[in-house]
Amino acid sequence: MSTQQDNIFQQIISHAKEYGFVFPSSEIYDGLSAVYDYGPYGSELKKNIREYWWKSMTQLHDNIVGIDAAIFMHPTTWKASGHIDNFSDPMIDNKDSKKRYRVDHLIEAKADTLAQEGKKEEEFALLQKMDNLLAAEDFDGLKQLILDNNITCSVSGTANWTDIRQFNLMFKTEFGAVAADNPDDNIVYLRPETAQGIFVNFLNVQKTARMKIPFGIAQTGKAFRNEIVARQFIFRMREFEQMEMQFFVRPGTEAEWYKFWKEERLNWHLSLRLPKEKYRYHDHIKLAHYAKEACDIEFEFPIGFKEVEGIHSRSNFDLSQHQQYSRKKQQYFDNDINPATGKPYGNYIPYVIETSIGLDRMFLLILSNAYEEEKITKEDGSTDSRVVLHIPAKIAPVKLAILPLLKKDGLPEIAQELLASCKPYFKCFYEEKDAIGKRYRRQDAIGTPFCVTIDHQTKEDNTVTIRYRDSMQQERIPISKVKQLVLEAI
RNA sequence: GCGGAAGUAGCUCAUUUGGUAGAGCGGUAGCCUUCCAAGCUUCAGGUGGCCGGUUCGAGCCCGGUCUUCCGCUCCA
Repeated sequence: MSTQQDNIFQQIISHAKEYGFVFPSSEIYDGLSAVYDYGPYGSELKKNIREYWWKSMTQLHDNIVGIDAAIFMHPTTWKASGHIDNFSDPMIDNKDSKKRYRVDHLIEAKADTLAQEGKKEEEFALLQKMDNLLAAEDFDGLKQLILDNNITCSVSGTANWTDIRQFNLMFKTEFGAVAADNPDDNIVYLRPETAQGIFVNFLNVQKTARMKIPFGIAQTGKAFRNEIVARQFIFRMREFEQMEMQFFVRPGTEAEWYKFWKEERLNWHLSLRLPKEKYRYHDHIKLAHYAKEACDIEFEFPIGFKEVEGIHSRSNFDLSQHQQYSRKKQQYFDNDINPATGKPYGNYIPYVIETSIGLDRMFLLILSNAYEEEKITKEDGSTDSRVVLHIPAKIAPVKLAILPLLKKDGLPEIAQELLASCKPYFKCFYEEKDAIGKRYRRQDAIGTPFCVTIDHQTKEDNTVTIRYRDSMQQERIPISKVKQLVLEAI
């Protein structure tokens, strides 16, 4: 990352705070690490992105319905999903190189070395010991295992290790007002992903909405991860919002649906007229425990290419796990005729294709892509600059600014009339203070795509000046056409 | 969490070896103004991140602490 790109990212963060998009959480108490609040314009923009996604999923696809599941879920959910076992990694630091390792990765690397040296038995014994110690959560024993096997840091080459510490990425809290005899009995977790709320409701949704495979369930909502370190502004937060869709398909068709959603989701991004050259796919080679195929949609942020969205082929892992842990059948009866047998496909646990996008990341994507410090050459040849957010009109926080040129001669009254006729349909902003140029710049800074100005000519022929954010061009149109023009753009 | 850097008004920064904090921009209220940050006036806003130490005296020196940024790690 270059210093210049670094600066741009800093400027975007400053701009976001100064113009009421994003504030650090609890800022008067020095903030809370990796937690942020959305301000007046930020909450509008975030809501608009969420609605744009929701509409594209549940309204434009006939076979996708939405749900809104609770953040709290039965603790066994996380046992079944694998989060309790796989979401807490013991870590160890080398004091000399300051490099941090996952303990299992470190020991496995040593085992690989032993295998290459032909010491198969030692390799096996080492892994066996590690598994036992991990299962027992015996961190002292694991550290001793590392020391006994003379495992060193690849950077410093020393065995100067810290103690092993557990980082559980799920937030815990207590459920119910009365303390239980066994404290473990009333522990609940804040969900680390929204997907499980969809899986456990699979049959409820399928039956009540009378869905036939293939179909999808969409959901937006908060998720929580106690990250070891969370930084880079709203890119990695401890509390964040996901927009997820789980698409249930007949086993054997998952590859084609994976391909379909991979393309479909990129097209969604491009439908906001975001630059195609800043997007790329990143196919996963090393897969998560549940995944069959997986890729990320990455976007080139000022801090480099980063993941915005993931598309995963999850097989029937999640539903099978829930069937096993809940002892409730998670099957679907497929009445369609299988041409190979001439009979219905029958009962099966569906396969799942997941699309999962971070709303906060999408917000940051929009902001990074929109932000521009533009140099302007004026008519008299002098130069000027403006900060403008080229936010797509469909999701801009404010759609239209209504500005009387002067705050007298009846101009504000006409402007108020226009405001009253537009504000039931979209978000407007009214201002009569300061010079017109200054008001335009303020609207540029929050990304308002249209400004209209009411002047004396309006009183004569009912026309107004409309000024476009991106081109700064302006033209006269009848005041009666303003609402329609904005509605067509959003 | 570990290592590096930084913290003075909303923002950008001053305060030249320690002597009780200032400017520009922005904001606010008003005057004036017929289209891209114009001008004049008014007002608001800081116990110098916080705590402690040295000193007659600390924004400045020392220690601790908190927060932010960068790297390691993880992921949406």
